[in-house]
Amino acid sequence: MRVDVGSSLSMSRLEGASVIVETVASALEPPFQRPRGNRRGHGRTTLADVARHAGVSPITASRALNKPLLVAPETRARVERAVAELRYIPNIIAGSLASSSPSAVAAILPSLDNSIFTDVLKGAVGALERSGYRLVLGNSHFDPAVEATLVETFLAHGVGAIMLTGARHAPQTQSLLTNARIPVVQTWSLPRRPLGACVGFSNFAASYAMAHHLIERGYRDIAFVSAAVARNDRAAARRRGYAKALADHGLVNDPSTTLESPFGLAAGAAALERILSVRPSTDAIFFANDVLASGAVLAALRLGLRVPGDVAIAGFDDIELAGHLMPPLTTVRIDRIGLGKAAAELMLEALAGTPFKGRRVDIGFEVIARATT
Amino acid sequence: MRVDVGSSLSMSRLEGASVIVETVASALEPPFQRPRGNRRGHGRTTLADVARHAGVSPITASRALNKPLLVAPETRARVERAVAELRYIPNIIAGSLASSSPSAVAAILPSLDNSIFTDVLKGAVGALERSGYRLVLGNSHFDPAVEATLVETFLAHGVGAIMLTGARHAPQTQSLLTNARIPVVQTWSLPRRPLGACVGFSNFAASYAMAHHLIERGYRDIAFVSAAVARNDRAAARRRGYAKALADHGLVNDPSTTLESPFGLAAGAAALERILSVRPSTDAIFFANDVLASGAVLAALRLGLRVPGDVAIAGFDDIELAGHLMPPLTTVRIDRIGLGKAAAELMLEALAGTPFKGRRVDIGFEVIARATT
DNA sequence: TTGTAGGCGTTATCAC
DNA sequence: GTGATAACGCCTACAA
Repeated sequence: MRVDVGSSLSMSRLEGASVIVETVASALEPPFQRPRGNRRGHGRTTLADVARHAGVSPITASRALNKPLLVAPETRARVERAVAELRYIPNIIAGSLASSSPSAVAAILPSLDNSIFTDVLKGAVGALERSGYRLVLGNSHFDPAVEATLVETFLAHGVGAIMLTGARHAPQTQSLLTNARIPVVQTWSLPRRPLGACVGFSNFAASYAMAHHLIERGYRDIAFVSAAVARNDRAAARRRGYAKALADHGLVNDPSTTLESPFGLAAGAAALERILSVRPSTDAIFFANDVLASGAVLAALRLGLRVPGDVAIAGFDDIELAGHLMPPLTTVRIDRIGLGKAAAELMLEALAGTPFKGRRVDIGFEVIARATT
Repeated sequence: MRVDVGSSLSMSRLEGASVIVETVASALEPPFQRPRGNRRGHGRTTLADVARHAGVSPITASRALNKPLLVAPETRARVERAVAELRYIPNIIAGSLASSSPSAVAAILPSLDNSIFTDVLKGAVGALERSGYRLVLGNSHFDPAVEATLVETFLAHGVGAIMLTGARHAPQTQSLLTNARIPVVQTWSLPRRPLGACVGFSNFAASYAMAHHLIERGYRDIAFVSAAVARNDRAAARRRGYAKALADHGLVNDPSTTLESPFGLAAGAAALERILSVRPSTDAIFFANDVLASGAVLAALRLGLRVPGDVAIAGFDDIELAGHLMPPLTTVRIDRIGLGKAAAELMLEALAGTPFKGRRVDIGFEVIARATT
């Protein structure tokens, strides 16, 4: 599927850039010295060191840093000076253990190949930036069993909240989370009874709207391509929305042109060719994600097909590329960064004590009619 | 710059998908019960509970889970049964504190907009998947000061190793890391004296090779576009490599066609138009990243420019889109997933005690000559 | 093979 | 406003 025209000239060897592993031998660390004669520990400066240096008790040093208002300004200044002089870095892990309050939250994404998920990640990372909570990342590879394992691992690591993708999860995942009693945010859809809260939109309605748009434009022989629905409840809902729109307008929904496809531009191209060979009368193809749709638009260009003259193409997500294709791609816009941001904010609010359970945030969607339909 | 042809029809209101926040009131958790009459804690099952349940001492339970070989099979079985019955999830944070051994590593990326960095992330996450270490993520937004803050935060959170992008860092970052004595891996370039180890390639040589390729193909009036070099040592090295190649072949390097550009397809399109208006005789443009180059190729299509007839275009990175453009983009291939994987593996090796400091892993590069040049 | 004692670095509790 | 004491949950060291 990949079109690599021309020769592929390796410069690695020419330019001395072949794989080299060299070790600068003498650069080993200086011998490790433990400040005190104790048995264990990093040898790292501790709060006790700071307290000693400042002539106060450890708890006062702790308060000076975490609850400055409870400490006399002079004392506080002494502690702050000691912190600076000793280059003290607090051990948040220890603090977290002592106060039994978490210091990180987790996000589990189904993939890092698709920019729609890294956009969500970006939104979440941004929202957490000044919160004091770190983000721990997991990739479930669209596998519920892997997701369950990740959830268990993250619980063991003491995360205070977890963000999941989609509404369908392994039973084990659900019982782990119920048992752990931590805030859970499901994203990308709006289950009626979320595990905790959820932020997303109606994949069914969005897909229905796009199918409706195609029908309105006069297309009657429509095909549908999505990811495998068995492992992806969003794709499943989009397929249902598409089917409902066709049924509502009395159009046939030919199973031979309702495809499941792997991910990628090449896969979109392949799906286009497959559909046009299986059913040449197809006048429009609705792809449930923009990467597939973009692959099809780019393939049409290579094949000399006119879009939408020979076949109309619609996508879903509104990735950056969509608006830059020729012709620009009709698609459904989803505010993915906003989704990630909202999900992270829900986690933060829950950690701050705001009532959380059952909240359902609908971020909506928007049909963007460009030139491929 | 964005080309949105056609109307933009919001379905949110039509389909009842407008923003809704509803709270399912009754779904609050059952009252929180603390197993024992103690003062603090989550109320979560602890190793002590498991030990009691199994009729052994806590340390035996600990060993049964972490060093099974040191425990009699029968005892181990009793502990395992207790773990299952109580749905015990270990507190790795506490274990980490007690053994003063880390349980997470950090990756700091300069951006989550560019897939080249999420590819690296994917490689790293993959390599860490079965390692027992979690990945904590930070986004520095190409800002050395933010990077320094993130490093400090991550050190406070007790990560065992840190992966950075590039070779240039704030002095504070360097002193923090030197002081912390934890493994650091720099990525995307090969500094002569890395902070710890590094995995990357010669940006200078790769860029030189691409410029050489353009010159070899007969182009003489070449322009160069990259990200702002002040905050990006890779872009700076690529610009130097380009300039050296031109100098070596006696070509003029016109400062008016050596541009710095923001990121994105739209920015690439703008750079193309800018260069052709500033210097219409330009016969080739070398973009230091594929997103800019792709934006230019797509813009050329819209503008009716022939590539490479009117202007040749070269990129850098070999993103997925590059090979699917029409014409397919000439670029420099970098194994980004391999880079992330190698970086993560270096961290793991260092954490396992393998000599680490000074190791420099060159992943090489490859000029992919496709049809835009 | 199993157990006892004590500590990892911090903070909650309660007293002064 | 400050401090002594104990606890967070687990593991290392040493002993039996």
